[in-house]
Amino acid sequence: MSTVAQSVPPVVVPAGTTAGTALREAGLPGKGPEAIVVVADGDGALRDLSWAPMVNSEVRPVPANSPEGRSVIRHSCAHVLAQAVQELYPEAKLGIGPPITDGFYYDFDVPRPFTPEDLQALEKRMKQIIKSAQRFSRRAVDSVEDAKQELAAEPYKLELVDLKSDVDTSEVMEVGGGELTIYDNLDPRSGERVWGDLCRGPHLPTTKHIPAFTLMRSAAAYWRGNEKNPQLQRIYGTAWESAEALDAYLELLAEAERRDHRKIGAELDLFSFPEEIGSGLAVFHPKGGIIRRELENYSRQRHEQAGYEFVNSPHISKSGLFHTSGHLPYYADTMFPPVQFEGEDYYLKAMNCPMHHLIYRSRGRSYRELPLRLFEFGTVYRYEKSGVVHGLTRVRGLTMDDSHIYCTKEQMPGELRSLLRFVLDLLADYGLADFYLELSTRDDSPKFIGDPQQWEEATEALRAAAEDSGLELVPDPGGAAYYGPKISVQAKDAIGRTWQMSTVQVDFQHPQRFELEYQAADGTRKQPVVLHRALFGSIERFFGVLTEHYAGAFPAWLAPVQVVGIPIAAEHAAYLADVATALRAKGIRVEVDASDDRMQKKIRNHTTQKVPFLVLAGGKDVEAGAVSFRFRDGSQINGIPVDRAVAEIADWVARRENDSPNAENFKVGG
RNA sequence: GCCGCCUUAGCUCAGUCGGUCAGAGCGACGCACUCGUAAUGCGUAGGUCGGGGGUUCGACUCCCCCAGGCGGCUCCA
Repeated sequence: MSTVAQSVPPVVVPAGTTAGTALREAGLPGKGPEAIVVVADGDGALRDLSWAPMVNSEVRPVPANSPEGRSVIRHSCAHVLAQAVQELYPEAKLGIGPPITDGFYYDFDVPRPFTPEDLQALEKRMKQIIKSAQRFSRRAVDSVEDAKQELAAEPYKLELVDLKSDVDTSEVMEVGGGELTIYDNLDPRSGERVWGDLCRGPHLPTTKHIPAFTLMRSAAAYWRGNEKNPQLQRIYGTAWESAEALDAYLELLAEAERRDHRKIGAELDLFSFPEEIGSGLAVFHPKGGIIRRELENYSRQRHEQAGYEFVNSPHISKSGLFHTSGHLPYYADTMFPPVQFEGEDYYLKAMNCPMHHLIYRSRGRSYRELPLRLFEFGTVYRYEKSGVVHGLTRVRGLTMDDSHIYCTKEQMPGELRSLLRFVLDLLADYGLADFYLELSTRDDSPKFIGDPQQWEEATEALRAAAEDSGLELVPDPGGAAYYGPKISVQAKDAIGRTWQMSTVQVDFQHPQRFELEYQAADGTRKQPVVLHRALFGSIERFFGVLTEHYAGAFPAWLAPVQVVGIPIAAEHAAYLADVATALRAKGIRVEVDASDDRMQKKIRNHTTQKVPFLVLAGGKDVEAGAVSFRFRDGSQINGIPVDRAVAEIADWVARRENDSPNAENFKVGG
């Protein structure tokens, strides 16, 4: 990623002068990555450089290499794409074309979907348009009627004009801001109008101000995001303030592809999705099984220390349970269809909470037992639509590290605070330590049930806990579960991508629905609050995220094979076998490679398998009672006495060191 | 679920216009080699070309259906 520009000092645009002129006079750059592409007026609204205020106005110049600047570049680039599409495919009707994170798209109604060859041709045409330096020229349309007349050939734009009053979001760039405007693309020499689009802007001064772009892919997308609407063909692209910034972005994508857990999972023999079992249903191979077991074991240990009690529940139950919980009416379409026997519908469980509530309810509870923390690695099945299943991150069978905490209303704020702390600490132990939080609340959608007062109370308790953590808190209105608000923990991985990890939810609904109670100190019966909490979310997903975070080079404590002994010649294998025995006695997963391969080949094999410690021994080592280390990064430490090597490896693993060991950080020399 | 694309050996991939094109590298196996920090050499075996139907004298190749995958859309308790 390229650097974001320093903020540029404000500039005063004299009345009747264009912003562009004022900037030029102030000596601000008009080209290059720091070129000023638009300005923000006193209200923060972005304006074209051709904007000329009625009165002297102080504006904030927006450079190309700022988030706002990039959005403008991308938005303008989307226009160029649309122009190219309509030139090459005149029958194409325009949808919308906004900038998005890291790029832009434009939707088109075309008789035939775009092919990769089409994209190439479009890119070529776009380059010509950009080179020709067409001017983006803003023009206000006097009335809705005029707009409709002008846009008569564009049915989707007409729809937007009609929707103008109630569509005014950043996603719909076409309309908004109280007036309708059209941006015309003008030929720089003749001034002739070459193309135009309904758009509220702002835009770059000319197409030539698009320094670097590329088209990425095409795909179908529903008009206005509704699956009942027709599908349009969407073309995705990206555009940046410089060729370097574009290259850096493409390199990031390439790195993400190299880290793809689906690819690494096959290469390292961790898991697979046998077609015979069905889509979205994973099997973990022995090596993946080890990683999974280590992940789970450490979590179990920490939960035990934190006062959780372990429970187990079945994978299937009668339908009544999910009616009681309220899940069935809401999520029937993502539950597997029921199996019928003995006159009953049985459903595969899609969530663990109802089972845990029954455990709570199995006998009377006293306030002295609260908070009661039930924990289970509970496997659930969800009928994800065929088009959404994706590696380990979106599956149909998954194991949640699910817990439900039953506490009094008074205990809730404190419990939420310690819960969040616990979650963040534990994630950090797995090597994810860069977080922000998201607070998902209700909006006025009818899907949210329950007393608004209770929602308010729960939301505030969550907010307080979140603020207490000191982390950034991002609001997510309307993102709550139907039964209560939640905090989700977003973790940044090694290459800066964010993943939703843990969630903590407050639930006043289930205690009512399941008639949960406890006997209070004053002898009355009261209703507990339920906190739902998953840390990994799903173990499969967490596994996938960790695989990508570490690019398959798992920390030694998680690595399926922690040490491989490599003899310099076959005669040294027995010596290494003894070293391996000593390591194994310390609980280390170790193998000796006694195959016929050459030593160099063995190093290559086990390095590509991401084994953290390669322990070599040849004549010199045997003589000295020593071994030599080679690490994943190619660094080495030679001649370490065997007992010392064994102790240091065991210690490294026991410490759960998340860094990859190398000659620098593996201090055996002392 | 919707749209587009894809599926050839365990893996990664060639395969022209429907007719000696069932092919390579890696891996596996065998033999030789015994080597000081990322690929030793030689040889052998492996495929109903995802499955099913159709068109054709003839289908890996064209058409239809299904399954699985990829990229999006929608969805994600």
